[in-house]
Amino acid sequence: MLDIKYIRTEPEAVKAKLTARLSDPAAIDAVLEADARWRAATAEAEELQAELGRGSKAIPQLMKEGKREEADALKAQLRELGDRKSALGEDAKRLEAERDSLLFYLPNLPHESIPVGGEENFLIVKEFGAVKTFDFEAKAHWDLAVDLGLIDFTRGVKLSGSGFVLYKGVGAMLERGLIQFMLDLHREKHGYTEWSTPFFLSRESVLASAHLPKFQPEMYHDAESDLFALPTAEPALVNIHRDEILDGRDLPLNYMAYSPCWRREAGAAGKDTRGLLRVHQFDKVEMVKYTLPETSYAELETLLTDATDILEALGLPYRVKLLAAGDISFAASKCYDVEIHAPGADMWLEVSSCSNCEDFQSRRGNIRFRREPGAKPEFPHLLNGSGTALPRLVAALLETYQLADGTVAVPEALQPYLGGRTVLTPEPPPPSAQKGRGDAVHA
RNA sequence: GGGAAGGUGGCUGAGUGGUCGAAAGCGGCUCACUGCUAAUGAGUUAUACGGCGUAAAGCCGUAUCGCAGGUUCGAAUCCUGUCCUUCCCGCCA
Repeated sequence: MLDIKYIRTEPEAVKAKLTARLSDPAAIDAVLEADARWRAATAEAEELQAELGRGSKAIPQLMKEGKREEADALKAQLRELGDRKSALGEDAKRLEAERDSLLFYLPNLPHESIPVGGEENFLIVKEFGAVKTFDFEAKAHWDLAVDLGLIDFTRGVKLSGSGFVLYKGVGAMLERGLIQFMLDLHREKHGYTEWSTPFFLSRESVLASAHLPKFQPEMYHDAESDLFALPTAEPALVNIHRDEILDGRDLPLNYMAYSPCWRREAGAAGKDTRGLLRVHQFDKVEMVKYTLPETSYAELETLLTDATDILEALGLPYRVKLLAAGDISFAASKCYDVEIHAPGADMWLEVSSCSNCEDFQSRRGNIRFRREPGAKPEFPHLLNGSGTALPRLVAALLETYQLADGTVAVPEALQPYLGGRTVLTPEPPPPSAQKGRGDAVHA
């Protein structure tokens, strides 16, 4: 949520920044209009309330002096005043709600260091490693994973429909091992505190993290309990300190959590959705930082290297994109995407997105800090980054480390997490489906 | 799921219709005192929004006793709904 005071004092600057991220600046005029009317109504209602309060206090005095009639007259007068105040108060409340709902749909303002305009204006700010080439015909991960018996795509679809993946045997172990590997690295090398959070969040929580209202269609939602399945662990980590005032001397807070992530990916089908490229449920390790406002951009750089350290430890080539203003997520001011190369499918795959949301989420979630006891509360800056998402990592890993004989080498850093395996060889197939057997039974 | 009790300031906890933003204690902060630590005394101690004003401060108003409504001239206090917590019973990994 943007600061209404800033919008009031610098409306043109706000409009310019919204324009830079391809958002309609006309919304600002609507907000200001509702705000001005809200302020007028509120001021008047509060004045009446003050008058009412003074009148009310006079009544017990009159009663004490035995001036019953005067008291009754005053009551009647106050009742009328009260009615007027109520009407004004209703207006004010309605106008405030109107202003706030407009405000809730306004995205964060882009930082001055990022390119303006649409998606195509991104900048590649870093490249690591050389794209892998082979002297044999490399396979894509959707073939490798099936040939090695790591993933059963067909049965995954049977269980839950397209976009749901069933891992088997060493495939499942690889998934779990990677999670463990990443958590260990972030804890030991980068000093993150691990949380294990609920996988379903209340409406209030997803509003604070700014996933609602804009991304409602993307989230899985249980209507019966009004709970939202995590689209990422970010909203869980961001809500830990909702409605709290932190001690500024504890900042920055570096938090991480593993969680499954559920996304509808509405309408997704066809291109770029094969294999593990885009699925409805995937695993991810997420990092969130709560920082002082003045250090948040330095912390963003750290967050980025915390994410890419995973890729370097696994020996995977990657590139870092600085996203253009029109392409950053709703809550972000600046965002880096990290992409790894999948040499079998020959594609760049996004595995991490590291964003500085500044005070956008802390304002919404009323998360504050004091620099020292007694100091005025301020909003910390909140940053989030994937560290990293699993399926595309698995895809790139299999494709990158595949060997001519169809097996896949295991990078050294990962070997302890795979029971010491140095190479992935074909798993024994699952019990084969007996064609027609089901029909016979049911006949 | 059934029953009971309860949600008050950073914490504990009093307050059952009027001057209560709220007693008291603890903690925090400031000052004084003691050669340090400790102890003692005095003072102070929320947040948000709006208005005036400013370099900053400050002053005024309003709101906030889980949340949302209602009754009343007036609500922490009464009524309704709701959420949460604790205990007992049931169920359950």
